[in-house]
Amino acid sequence: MKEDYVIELFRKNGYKITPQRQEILKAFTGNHDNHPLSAEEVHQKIIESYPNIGIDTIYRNLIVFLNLGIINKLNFREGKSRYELNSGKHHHHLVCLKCGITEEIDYCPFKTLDWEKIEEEKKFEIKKHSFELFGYCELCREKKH
Amino acid sequence: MKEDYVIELFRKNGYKITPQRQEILKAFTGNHDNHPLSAEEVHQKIIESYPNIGIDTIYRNLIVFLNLGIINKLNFREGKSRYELNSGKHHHHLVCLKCGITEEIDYCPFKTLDWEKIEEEKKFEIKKHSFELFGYCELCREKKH
DNA sequence: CTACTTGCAAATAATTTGCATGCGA
DNA sequence: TCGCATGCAAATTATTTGCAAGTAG
Repeated sequence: MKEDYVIELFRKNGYKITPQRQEILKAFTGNHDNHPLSAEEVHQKIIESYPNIGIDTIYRNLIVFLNLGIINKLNFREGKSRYELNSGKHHHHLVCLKCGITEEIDYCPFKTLDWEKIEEEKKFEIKKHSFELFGYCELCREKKH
Repeated sequence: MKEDYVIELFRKNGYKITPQRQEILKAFTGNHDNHPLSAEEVHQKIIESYPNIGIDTIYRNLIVFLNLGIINKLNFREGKSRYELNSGKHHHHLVCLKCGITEEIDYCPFKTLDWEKIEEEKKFEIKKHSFELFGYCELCREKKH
């Protein structure tokens, strides 16, 4: 998801290219390991270079970014949401129960075959799924007890 | 998970058997389809027969119940958590994106084989996982658009 | 010019905490 | 009796909304 492409997306959908939106985009594209960010973290990142942006602008634009498919919304049951750039390739996460660090895994356990079977049996139209693995990362494992 | 067994669990772990705890337990065991309940819903259920219980008592005891493994905590990204009686048999949920209704499915896509591979590759000790399918239930499907 | 955006402040909603009182073992 | 539990009230945290002023196109 390149920046130019996103700018184009904004244009096509009638959204204005405001400096705030560009900053938010940069917060994600500049986040090289694509570690999922909370709204608060996005805000903190931007404040360094653009001090006047409000947290509410972050929230409002995260919704816009979501609707355009620029980012994904994730929930690691911390009482808040996290967001990551939509890389296009489907993946899930490992989440450390102690330090909260997350790591992408390419592995996805859900197959179209299962999908169809469940849809038919349960009369339920499946649109998306989420799969998270919780445990202890290498570092926390040692000090777990 | 029978009530007597839970009472015994409380005893063994040094928790007192208060009427509030018994009410909370009943809220779950009496919830026959095991539809996951929010803290607020548990509170509402109990208030009918035990009007003086505080929502904070619910919250504090949900944590106790969780620690004892009596209930599971679920998150369907509604901005709040839900809880269900721990039936002992592992399962996941279908969640309707429109009306929010949930349905249990026995299906679990995650196999020990995958587990071990990921643990080794990522040096991550997996303790639990969650898997949710989001989509539209039969009723909402028709009026979706 | 003007509809879309923003910042501010205040509102909401879920959950947590401090504290004095209460009650189960 | 004694320490865990509870109810109340207030605090916290995440998120949302109303509104007047600002700005991109």
